[in-house]
Amino acid sequence: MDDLTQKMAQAFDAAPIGMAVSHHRVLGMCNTSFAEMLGYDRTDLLGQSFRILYPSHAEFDRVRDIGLKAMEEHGSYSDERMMRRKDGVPVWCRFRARTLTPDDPLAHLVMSFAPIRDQLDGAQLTKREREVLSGLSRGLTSKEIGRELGLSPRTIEDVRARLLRKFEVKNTSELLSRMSYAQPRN
Amino acid sequence: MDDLTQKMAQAFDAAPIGMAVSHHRVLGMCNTSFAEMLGYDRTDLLGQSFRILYPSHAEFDRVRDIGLKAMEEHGSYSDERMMRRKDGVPVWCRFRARTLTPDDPLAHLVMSFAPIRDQLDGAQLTKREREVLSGLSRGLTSKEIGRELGLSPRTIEDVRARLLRKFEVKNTSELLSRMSYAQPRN
DNA sequence: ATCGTATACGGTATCAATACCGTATAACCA
DNA sequence: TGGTTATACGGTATTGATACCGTATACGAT
Repeated sequence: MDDLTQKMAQAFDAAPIGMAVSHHRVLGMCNTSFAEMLGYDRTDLLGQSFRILYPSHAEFDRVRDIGLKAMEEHGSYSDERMMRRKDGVPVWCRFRARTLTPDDPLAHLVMSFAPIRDQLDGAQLTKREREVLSGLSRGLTSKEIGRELGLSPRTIEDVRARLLRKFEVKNTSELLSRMSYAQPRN
Repeated sequence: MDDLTQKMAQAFDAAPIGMAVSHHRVLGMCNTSFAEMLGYDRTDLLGQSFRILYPSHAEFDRVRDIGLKAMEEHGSYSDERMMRRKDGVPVWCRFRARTLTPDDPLAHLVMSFAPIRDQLDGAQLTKREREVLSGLSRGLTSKEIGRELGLSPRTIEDVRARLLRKFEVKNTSELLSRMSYAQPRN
């Protein structure tokens, strides 16, 4: 057994970020982080269609084509997307892909998945929390966010305190550095 | 040669994100993305100290300890940090690390590096600005950053004010949200 | 040589953030 | 039906952030 190959395989498996390889949207290989992120045992995932990892069939269809052109041109593609954990909880991820077969990008894909929001014990963000986070990322104060949402500044402070507790951070700066953010959906 | 091992090694090398393995801060293995991100050939990097990948010796020393406690407790650590390309250009990265040796975290580390933005809107950061930004992303106050760097809190406030001016943001929260890779620009 | 900038530090003034105290309603879940 | 959580709002108290005022040194560019 080649020593370098073994080192690389070990690094793949122990990587601090979720990684997977697919062939025509079927999972050929993944690492421990990937399986853990989605709440599966790796053995349950190998050979499965990626369909089960997306929130819906529509979403699964939608994401198929969106990176194809970029991968044909540059060999790689990146976006943010919602994945679905085994227990149904959605996970918002930074998704990166590189194809080893640019003529038919989906034939052999290597992907990485970095959860953007920590999935702290199923702590998802509520609509309010997302709205407040949106204001914070735009540099608004509690008073300004309150005006924007038609609420008392005190309520905004409650939501902020809840966010700091949920993510176990000391202040808003650390919160925003730990968390990227997408526009609120409701 | 084990087929699974070979698959994982290939996935490691072709990964769309920079990955590296270190032993006591010496690079033992890295993938193609990592070498490309930093402007090196992989053969030039293997066996080298990570020192050359940081902007300065002080920065190299500084980042050594900041994740140790987290890795002893949880086995992993993540932050945002500045790396230095071969040509000297700084690269702001999302850094993630997992240790395989929690008792001595630096003994065997697997890391991933995702460039957040290659050029920060043309504004390059000074050494001080990077140091202060590092503290802010860890939720430290000006007083705490001053203690860490052996400076007056007033000086830290000057640096902060300069950062806010440079990036045309209203406050630290907006600053850190702009530094995040997923932040939509307008 | 002067200009601009980064660094470093002092002061004051004001507003924001955070942490507490409290109450109250509504939703959901076991 | 009680327990938990999210929501919403009021108060106070303390700390932090930000914006000004000032001085000073260092360094590189024009």
